[in-house]
Formats: sequence, structure tokens, C-alpha cells
Amino acid sequence: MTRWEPGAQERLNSAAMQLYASKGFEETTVAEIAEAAGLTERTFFRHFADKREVLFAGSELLEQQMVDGAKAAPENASPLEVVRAAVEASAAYFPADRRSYSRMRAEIINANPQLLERELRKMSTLSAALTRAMNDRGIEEPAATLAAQSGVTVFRVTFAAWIAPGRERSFDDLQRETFAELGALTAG
Amino acid sequence: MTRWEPGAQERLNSAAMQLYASKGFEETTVAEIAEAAGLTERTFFRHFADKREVLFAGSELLEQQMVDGAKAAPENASPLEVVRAAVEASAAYFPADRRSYSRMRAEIINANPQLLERELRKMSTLSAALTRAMNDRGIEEPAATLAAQSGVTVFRVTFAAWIAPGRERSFDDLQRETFAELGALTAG
DNA sequence: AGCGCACATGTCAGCGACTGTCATCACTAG
DNA sequence: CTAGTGATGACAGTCGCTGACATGTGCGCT
Repeated sequence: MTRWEPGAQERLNSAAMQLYASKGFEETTVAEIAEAAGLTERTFFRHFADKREVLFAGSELLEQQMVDGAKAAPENASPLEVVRAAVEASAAYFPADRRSYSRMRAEIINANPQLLERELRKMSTLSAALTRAMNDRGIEEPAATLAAQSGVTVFRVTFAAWIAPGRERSFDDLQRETFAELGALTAG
Repeated sequence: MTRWEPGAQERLNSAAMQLYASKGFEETTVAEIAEAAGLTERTFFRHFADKREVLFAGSELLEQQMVDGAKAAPENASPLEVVRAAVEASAAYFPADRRSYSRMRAEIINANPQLLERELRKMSTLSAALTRAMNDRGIEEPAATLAAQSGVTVFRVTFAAWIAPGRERSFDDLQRETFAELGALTAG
């Protein structure tokens, strides 16, 4: 018998998601989230830096996964090949059964400018991490930055296609196609 | 003899910039800015949507300039050429005598995550505007999005180089070099 | 001249995000 | 048994931002 119910962070997380989805992000109050989770507003802020961060908890894992993918690329890989390895590594994060959750999350984020800003920042730190990984491999600037940014763009386009309504295809397939489009861009 | 000193927005703007630069963005209070400009906090919010927006007032002009550049590209231009026209059109915004101002502004922004988020959002709406301009030209997805994003990336890399310390070169020169690097990326 | 309207600002009250500080109380190590 | 740790509660306070209403000046209309 512990003094508190366990899994406070998890309860806060799901309470927040539910409220954001049902009545909207801005219309939801941190006090409401806390109450729904049986906790205090103050405790919410002990688990999440701010009201938006709830939706991005765990994004460091995706970043780590992608960085590891970049590091594992063959020694003599070109910048674009390294970035491709990173994006391929991210596919593990998006199995078919996570699609509907990802869709809901994306809907919440796209409905609110503040959340969009936060998402962009996450993409930016991801890009920075990839850039650093490439620098460590001896790739110089600005090639590293350009490649990393391009990789993140491919990632975002792929993700958008992955959650788009219509025929549902695997993340990996879509990612391959998007990279092909990128190649065609500078070739054409 | 008007009732109020003219140029309220301008006064608020320069007061804010000065305070942000001297004591930092977060440490500066909207009330302080208003007082320094001889106005009220309420009036500040009548001129700027929020505390961050002060640093981004006028960014619609740059966007418009770039969109116009994209529209003016030759009929048969490839996606990348259209985007290049847009970036070239932006060079007019960055004459040598604006460099030190741009530097100061960038320093303020880079010192604060909230401001970085806002900047990323501006870049995102710019990218969306370019994408739409390309769609209007008959360029399909995802080529349009990829090209627009690549263009924005080139723009950002170029801008960073433009304000970097060391030998000072023209925006136009740097932009040309960055595009060449982008080309080398998918070729290599 | 007189009238009233538009408009930029001031005043005030209030909400909600976020923080600092201190108290509480189970559990644990010694 | 005692001291310490760690998650939580309670509370007060700051600041960004908004809505509602008042105010006074210049301008056009008659």
C-alpha cells in the first residue's frame, strides 16, 4: 500500500490527450487535466515542463533511434545515404497498429498553432542531432545541415502520407518513394 | 497637435528590441516595454499579437517578396528553379547595411527557445506559401513540398552564413554557393 | 457653428499558465 | 527508533493576455 496511486505521469498523459481531443487544447485547463487524473495542477508541472509537452513526451526516443540509425550507416556512405539510414531506422516507430493513435495525435497538433510550433521545434532539434551525427562522421558544413534538413523533410512528408486517409501503406514503402522524389528534384 | 505622439508601434518596437537585447527576452516584461514607450500594456497588445511577435513584424513582406519571385520564374522552370527564383528575390531584403541589425535580431532569437519556435513557425508558413505558389504553377505533390522545404533550408543556411562573423560576403553570392551544395548532395 | 462618429488610447477586472516555498507523510537505510 | 528521501499537496504570487467600458480628439456632415 503506497501512499499514492502509481503511474501518475501516465494518468496525466491520458487524461490530457482525452481532454485535448474532446474539447480542444486551448479550451482545456491544466487544472482540469490534473483533476481528471486525481492530482494537483502543481503536480502536473512536476511531470511536464508545460501544457504542450504532454504531446511530445517520448520524442527523444525517436530522435535517439534515428541518430543510432545514422551512426550505423556504412563507413563510406554519402551524406544522403546516412540520412536515409536514419529515416529507415525511424520506420520501427510506426507500425501499422500505431497509425490510428498517430492520426489522433496529429489531428490535435494540427488544430493548434501553439502545438505546431512545438512540433517544429522538435523537428529542429532532431535535425540538429542528425547534423551533429554527420559532423562526427567527418561530413562538413553546410553539407551536413542540408542533408539533415532534407532528411527531416522526407521524414515529415512520409509521415503525412502515412497517416493520410485512403489506401494504407507501410511507412517503409512510403519513405522509399519520398526519397526517390527528392532525388528526382535535383536531377530534373 | 494630435492627442497622442505618433508612431506608437514603432516606439514599442524599438523599446522592446532594446530591452530584449539588454536584459533578455524572458526577463523583460510587457509592462516595461509599454512604459519605455510611454504607453500602456493594453496598447502593446493592440499593436502586437503577443510578446514575441515584435521581432517578426514585417515578415509577411519577405514572404510576399519570395512568392512574387517564384511567380515570376519562367514558364517552363523546374521546381528547383522556381524555388531558386524565390530565394534570389529574397536577397533584396538583405543588403550589407542591414547585416548588423540582422545579427542583433538573430542573437536575441537564438538566445531564447520561445523565439526560436516562433521563427520556425514563420519559416513553416513561408514554406507553405511557396508550396502553394508551386501548386498554382502545376507542380504536383510531393515535389512541390519537397522543393519548397529545400528552398527554405537553403535560405536559412544562406542567412546563417550571411550573418556569420568573418569575411562578409553578399547574400546573393552565398545563396548561389548553397544551392550548388544542395545539388552536389543528391549527385554525390 | 454645431453635431456626432471613428479611432487610438486608458482603465480595470479577470483568467489561466507557470513558479517558489514550505508542509506532509509513506517508505527505506542504518 | 531515527533520519533521510521522494512524491505530493497547499498556497501565494508573477506575468501574459483578453474583454468591456470610458475618454477625448480630429474629421466630415449638415
